[in-house]
Amino acid sequence: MTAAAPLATGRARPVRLARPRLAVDTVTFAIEGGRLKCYLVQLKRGLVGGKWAFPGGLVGRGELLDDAAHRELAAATGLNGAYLEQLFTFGDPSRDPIAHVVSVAYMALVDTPCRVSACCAKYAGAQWCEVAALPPLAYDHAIVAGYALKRLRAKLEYTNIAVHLLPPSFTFAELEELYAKLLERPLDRRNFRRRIMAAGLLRPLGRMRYGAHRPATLYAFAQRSLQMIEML
Amino acid sequence: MTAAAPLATGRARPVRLARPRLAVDTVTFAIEGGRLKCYLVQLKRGLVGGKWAFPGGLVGRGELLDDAAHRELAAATGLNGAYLEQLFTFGDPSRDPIAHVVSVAYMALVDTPCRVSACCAKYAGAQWCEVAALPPLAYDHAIVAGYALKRLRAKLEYTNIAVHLLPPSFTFAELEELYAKLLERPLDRRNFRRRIMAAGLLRPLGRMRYGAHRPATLYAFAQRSLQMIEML
DNA sequence: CCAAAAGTGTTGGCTCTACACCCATGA
DNA sequence: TCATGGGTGTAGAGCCAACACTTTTGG
Repeated sequence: MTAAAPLATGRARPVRLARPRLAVDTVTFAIEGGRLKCYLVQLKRGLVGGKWAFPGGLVGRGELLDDAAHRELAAATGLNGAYLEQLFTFGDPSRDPIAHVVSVAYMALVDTPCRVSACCAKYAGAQWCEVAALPPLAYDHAIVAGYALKRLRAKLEYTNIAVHLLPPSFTFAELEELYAKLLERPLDRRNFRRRIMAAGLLRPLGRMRYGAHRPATLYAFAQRSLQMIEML
Repeated sequence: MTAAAPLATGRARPVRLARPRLAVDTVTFAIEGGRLKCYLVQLKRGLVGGKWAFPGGLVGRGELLDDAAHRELAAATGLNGAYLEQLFTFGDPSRDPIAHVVSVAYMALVDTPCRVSACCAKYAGAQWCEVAALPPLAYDHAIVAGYALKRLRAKLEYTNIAVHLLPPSFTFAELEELYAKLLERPLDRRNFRRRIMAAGLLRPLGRMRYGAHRPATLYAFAQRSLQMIEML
């Protein structure tokens, strides 16, 4: 979402010729059913009504950009305190068909896609959509999506960013599947485990996960804060 | 520079409570005398008058962000068509003591620091300043400078970005000195040459540079467009 | 002929990749 | 006991870092 809700200002000047407005838009990723999904909302009003887009909105007076992104994300999903990272600022005056709205794009990562509440009144609908099969998106959001995905992939390879996509405890196989899915290539199980462990990324919990077969030891990330590493 | 030139609008509303304004600021790097320098301007008006900062200004109505950055850079330096890259957007409402101005920071690279014309009437002065010894800067520009430097260093290691900091032809020693200075570590001459050549970064011109000692073969970059590589 | 910068190869250590079998459990 | 996913070690290849001497020119 990008355009202001009330597009007309008090003045008579056409919106197209007004000063650029400033918005944030947030691409939220989560793993669900072993697939990477992102959160889309359906727009209500204006030329873009009915189209799907990433949630977003204008930056408030005196508001921090990060705060605006958190606020819009919470409004659209009910999630508070998600991991957020600024991506890039998209400023083409024609990206929004109605007004000149410059958008600071953010990426959010979430480990519990199920927990999002139904969308707020601001939007006509909301859904988690597989990244590999996005519908046509409003504005320049297809480009934003590509940018976000690229950033996420890159950071997988040199940070512990996966901490934000996984629950507090997980098995090695789950971590490996996440990497393989996102990087779109198979990983050698033994080599992968060696590298991850050598990087000091994980801490084994004492516990096991029991399931249909041999139990798997559970791990947690050593730190939740951003950690730079060499691997893959 | 960030604040609008005329800070008071026609309306009575205090500027602090107005919608955020949008600006661009540009950190311009160049090598001069074997040292990395960046271009600073001295501000004229307002609370920040007399302080040094990176050139910048408000984004115009209907203007692309990249165009705004090019325009402000040209206004401050006379340079057209420099390499420009968006860095990050700084939006803390308190970054500008007067108004809420969100700034999209850019990095510019220039190979001919000498050719910049004297500063325009907008600024009280201008200078190339060694990056290692910047004066106190206005706004949050010290943070912006750090960000730009970090990006430049990182890109040296996996792209041909140095093409924009060197003249069309140069010797191997000059390239190596650039890398060593920016990365702040000594490089092994033989290993460095091997890697650069293996990456296909350079093309030997037929010519030589003659000087006080043994002549050096001149090189140019194989491409001027961005090239991703593995090295260092 | 001397000073100064340009240019050039090799080796040992280390890292990375490729690869296959046994284990533990629930059903 | 069987099906299924969990867990483990090694050897060969390729890569990278460390290292010093010869060449060419101008003065």
